[in-house]
Amino acid sequence: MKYNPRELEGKWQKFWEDKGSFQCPDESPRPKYYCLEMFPYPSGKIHMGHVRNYSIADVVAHFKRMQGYNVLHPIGWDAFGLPAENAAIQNNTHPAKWTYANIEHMRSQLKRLGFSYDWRREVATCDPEYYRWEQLFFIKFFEKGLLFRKKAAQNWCPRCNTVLANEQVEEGLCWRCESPVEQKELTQWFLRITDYAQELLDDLEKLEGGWPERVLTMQRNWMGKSIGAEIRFNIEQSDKFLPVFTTRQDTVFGATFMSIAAAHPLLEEIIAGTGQESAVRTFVNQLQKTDTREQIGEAQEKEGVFTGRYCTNPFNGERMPIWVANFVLSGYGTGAVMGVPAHDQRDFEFAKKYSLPIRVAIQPGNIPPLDPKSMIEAVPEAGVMVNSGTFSGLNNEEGKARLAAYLEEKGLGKRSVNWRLRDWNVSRQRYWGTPIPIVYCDKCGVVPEKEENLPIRLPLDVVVHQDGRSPLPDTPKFYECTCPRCGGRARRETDTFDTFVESSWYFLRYTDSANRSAAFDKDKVTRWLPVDQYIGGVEHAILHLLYSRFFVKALRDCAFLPAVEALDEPFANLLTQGMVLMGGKKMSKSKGNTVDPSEMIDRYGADTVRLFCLFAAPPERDFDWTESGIEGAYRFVNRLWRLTVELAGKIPVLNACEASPADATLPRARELRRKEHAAVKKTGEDIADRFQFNTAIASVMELVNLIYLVKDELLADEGGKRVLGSSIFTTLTLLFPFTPHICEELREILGAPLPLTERPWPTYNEDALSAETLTIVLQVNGKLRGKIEVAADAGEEAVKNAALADPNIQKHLQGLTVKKVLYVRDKLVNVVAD
RNA sequence: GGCCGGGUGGCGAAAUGGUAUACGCAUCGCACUCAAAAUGCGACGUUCUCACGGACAUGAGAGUUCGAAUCUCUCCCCGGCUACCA
Repeated sequence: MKYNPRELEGKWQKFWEDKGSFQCPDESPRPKYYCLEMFPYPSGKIHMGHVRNYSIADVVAHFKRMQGYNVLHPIGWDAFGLPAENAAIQNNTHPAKWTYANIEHMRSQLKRLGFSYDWRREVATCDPEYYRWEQLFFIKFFEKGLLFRKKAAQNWCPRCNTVLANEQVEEGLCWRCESPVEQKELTQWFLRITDYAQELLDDLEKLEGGWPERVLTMQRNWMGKSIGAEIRFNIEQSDKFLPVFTTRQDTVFGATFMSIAAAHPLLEEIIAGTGQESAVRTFVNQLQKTDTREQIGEAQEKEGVFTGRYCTNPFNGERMPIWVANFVLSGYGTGAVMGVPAHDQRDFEFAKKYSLPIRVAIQPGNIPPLDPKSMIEAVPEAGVMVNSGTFSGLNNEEGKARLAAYLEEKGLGKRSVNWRLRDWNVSRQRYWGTPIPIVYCDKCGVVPEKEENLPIRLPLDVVVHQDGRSPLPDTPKFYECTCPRCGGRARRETDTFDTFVESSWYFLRYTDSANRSAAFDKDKVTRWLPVDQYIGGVEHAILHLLYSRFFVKALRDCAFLPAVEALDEPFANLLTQGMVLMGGKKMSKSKGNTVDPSEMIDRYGADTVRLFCLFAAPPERDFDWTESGIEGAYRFVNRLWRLTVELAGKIPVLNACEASPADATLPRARELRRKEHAAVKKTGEDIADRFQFNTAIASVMELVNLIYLVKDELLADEGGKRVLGSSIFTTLTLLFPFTPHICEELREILGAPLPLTERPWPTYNEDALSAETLTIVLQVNGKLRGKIEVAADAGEEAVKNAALADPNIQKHLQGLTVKKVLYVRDKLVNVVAD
């Protein structure tokens, strides 16, 4: 009987599908477990990264099912997005056609891999039955003030005629046509994620332990909370002032100039009438041209130009020249920075370059007194405040608090918290996305659609422009509409949503994906959430995971979700899997170092492909795809096949771990039984506690190796046969989550009627793990000097005496005095001597 | 510059204070074969020794400990993410 993966895998895939083996009921007496992987973008083909991601998740799903959980394991398609439009342009087709064809193909690929999904729950985000609920959320968000319109600078590709998301700008160039990206002011829709900044930050604590530490750190850094103060600097000959955010208000007495961003709103007013107008404008224009490209690599040379105007330091009344500087970001803080050259490196470089004064305001205790004339770099360290009026002599940390209080008392400013996190721009000038359900009426202004008009369908009978422009603004049939409020003629918003919006709630829809009257049933969501295990690439560590966290909080506050603790955070545990590399580099079409999963399945079968992905490395780490590696996995699968087929009919049909101590009379049988139970323990712990699938598989390999070694001897003994039968069945059961098809087939060949899908994870026997003799390691002064076999029940004294009597130990103790004999139970004896 | 991950045989990797190198790959030997492939069995860190046995090995160096790949400190190298954040 030859191993024929193609035939047998198809057979079992059909069997599971017909039986509905992986359909998961909403109601069950069993405890729930929600196992989720990041759903794929239907780009055309499944790649190895997907295979790895989903193989990991499938092991978890199977394992939890075998442990008695009611496991929700769904899949779907993140189906809107720009690549569909690009492909449509290139291949002269329609994004919808392209997308649905890809989904079709990729679905069949996933089915060939035999993943245990509940396919009834499949969702595609480009389906109006999906995005209509998103439109409903947005109407509620709008009413709640969580969604608002604002003019903002955007990444704009002049050649493609569209806004680009930050992640579509590569080194300052458009990812598609490589034109330099410009900044363009556009009126856009924003979600007020900043309202949730503090909660998003605080709730990261709830994820401690369940999420990788580095992802938590990345999110914290991304949100970038800074605590400090806002100080007002009055502008000379003006009733205006420049607010400045700083975390170092303790250095304010060292401020000698003011620098503002080129895009600062008060710039024109500041330069008016100074005679510096043209110099400043020339500088600003230059900056806008070089701007985007210079953001890479080493920090740019500090440059600036004097505006001709001054402001006043409210603490010491000194005049500070106002400069426009290239290192001041308009999007962070207030777009103005007080220049403290003595204590900030950027300000120091700037001051040196333009000969601006340097004044020391903090003197660290452990270095000689600072002298501006001899300083070669800024000194940001803590210390005692100097030259600081009544604050002089204070420790700077205390000074920070005193100054902040003083600011508020005198009305010169306030305590302030600043975030790096921006509100989320969800508008895209693209076609292939969810229409924004907003209408512009000359009479009523900005009006949200009526709920009963949803979904606002994306028209499919349009042609995407060759230059990538959305056809929606040229489609009267779409944008011409009646005002939901007054019934007059109105115009529909033609922008669509960022596709990250769809992926921010798909995991909620899975719990009730067939619901035609609501996005999801509250009870169902409450029952299934949070996701118990989420698995995906670390590239989504910030955006997708942050947006999803925000989304459940926003939905809660709009009463779409109940306000229960279980729903505070959508993903209780997160596993970020590493990449599949080839030749040490990320697989990519342009490098030509890709491996097509379908080809590998044709050649080796799905079980082998899955096994290799799981065996090659622990899941968090990157691994290299190698031909010899997958050959090795294939060899093991074949070895298992031959072994089981050879033993079928010669051994009794037993359940996993069924052989008893009475069966294991031969020493070899006892050894095998011990290995069998040890493998159950190790495999279960490796899967459940550590996601160490590589070592879990290794322990099953050890079991198989031992069965090979002892089978001939055990076949001659009735008890031995039972131990073999038990061990083989344990092997198949343990491997089932990894290589389900071959395990089911071999189970059937052995003659066991109940499918593995209906069998529990085996339970090992603590007694079966212990041997009657133990190997004790002998050391002298911590160095290995021998080993002895002792009875498992030997007492401490007996073991120590045996150790001291060992000839090699005696030899090494010659001329030494024994000081101490250490005994580590069942492990070693260390004789300390000198 | 900042943050994170990593450095162990020829290679992927095990071992998280107690036998370093499990498991797999590659290589070599033996068996089977007319032969090869496949398969099975065995060897496999370096080095000294005929052997028994010893010395040295987890990026480098120090420390803690009876005992360190593992804990602490100093440093080097590789990879990733992020970056003028006031």
